[in-house]
Amino acid sequence: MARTYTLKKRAESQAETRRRIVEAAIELHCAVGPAQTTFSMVAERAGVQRHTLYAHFPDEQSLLLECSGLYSEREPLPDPAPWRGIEDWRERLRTGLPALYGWYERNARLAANVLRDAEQDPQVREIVTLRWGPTMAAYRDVLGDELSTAQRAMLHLALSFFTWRTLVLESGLKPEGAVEAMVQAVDCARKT
Amino acid sequence: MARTYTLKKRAESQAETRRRIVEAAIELHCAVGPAQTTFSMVAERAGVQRHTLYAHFPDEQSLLLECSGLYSEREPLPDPAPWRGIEDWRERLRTGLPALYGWYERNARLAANVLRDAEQDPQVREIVTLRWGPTMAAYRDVLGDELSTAQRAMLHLALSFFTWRTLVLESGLKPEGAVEAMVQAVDCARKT
DNA sequence: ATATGAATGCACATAGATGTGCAGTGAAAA
DNA sequence: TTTTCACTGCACATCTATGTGCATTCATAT
Repeated sequence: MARTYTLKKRAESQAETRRRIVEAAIELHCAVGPAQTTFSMVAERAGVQRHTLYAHFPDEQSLLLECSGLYSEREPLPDPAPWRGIEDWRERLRTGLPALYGWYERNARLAANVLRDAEQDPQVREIVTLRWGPTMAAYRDVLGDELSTAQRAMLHLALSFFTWRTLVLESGLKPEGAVEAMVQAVDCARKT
Repeated sequence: MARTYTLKKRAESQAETRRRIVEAAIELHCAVGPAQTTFSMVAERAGVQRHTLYAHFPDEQSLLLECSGLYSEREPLPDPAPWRGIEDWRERLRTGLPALYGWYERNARLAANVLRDAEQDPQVREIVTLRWGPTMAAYRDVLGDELSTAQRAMLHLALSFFTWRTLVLESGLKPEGAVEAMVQAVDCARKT
């Protein structure tokens, strides 16, 4: 009676189902944001029974975690490590900011939804802290180590998604214009 | 049979009930934001039957409208009119920005909730457009008329709630520090 | 004294989401 | 060939919010 049974081909199709679920969830996160995304919606969009969803992801957090994992693998935040080699901090900023603003532009919808929902949903906030926190801290570290306190505050502002959105989407600056504006702003920031 | 009946004292108590409802709604908007605020919650907090609520406000929009009306009467955005008399635009900015940032500080919770919800709820967005739009436009007008395009973009950024929040709550600048930083940023902004 | 109507208290039907139960189905593993 | 199990399809109970119905209460207007 007790017979061994190890998944081989079936493991693949199982992984495929799991991937379809995660993809569907990511699409919904882009469309309406994680907070508005229900298990029912994900199941329907993935073409899967709700049962199947619960089987793969016992709770929302595990699904969120896997979505954010796949997404940051596919569309990673710019790596600040190579910027360390740049001597002049202005030059460093003129390299780093366009990279970050480019990411914001490519991922504007998702970023807006996720940051919005993080404000009231602890689960989403946890994901943001986990996935974006360290990289953002690294940006501040690499780009701000020679700066004064006032300049660091301005750098923090320059790195914010909302700043990019305000300058580019609302004021209509080109990405390069936004970068140059914020480099100047950091440069000009003096002691209070 | 057909007898006239005009409300006198009863009109007052009716207005009082209506006011209690609006106050309850405003409290909830501060606590969790308009999007999360349900009619059921408002009725419970106001100590009123849901029926009564529907009697006063047939739909969410009418309640939102009255809440925002009362609130902006009680805690109005700073009036930009007197700033027009100030010759030097730097001086003007050093007068206007602290006033706006003070308002942001006093109303941080509500502003955060409302701006967040406006991003996905058209009803809330409409209220924001109605109540804040004109005043924000006036700010840009009064404070930005002598500025270059790049400087106007930086001014727009300076006027944003998110900018205040980033500089003061996240970077820990004092309000005056945030003002000075953004005045300098506008001052330094050059042509792109 | 009597009629009015703002507000109550309880009820109902609807709708969407949730979590779980259970008997299939069918392809893959033994 | 037979067993295993991922997934299906339908079901159920629960919960919360919504919008509405209706009889009742009671201070107020007539």
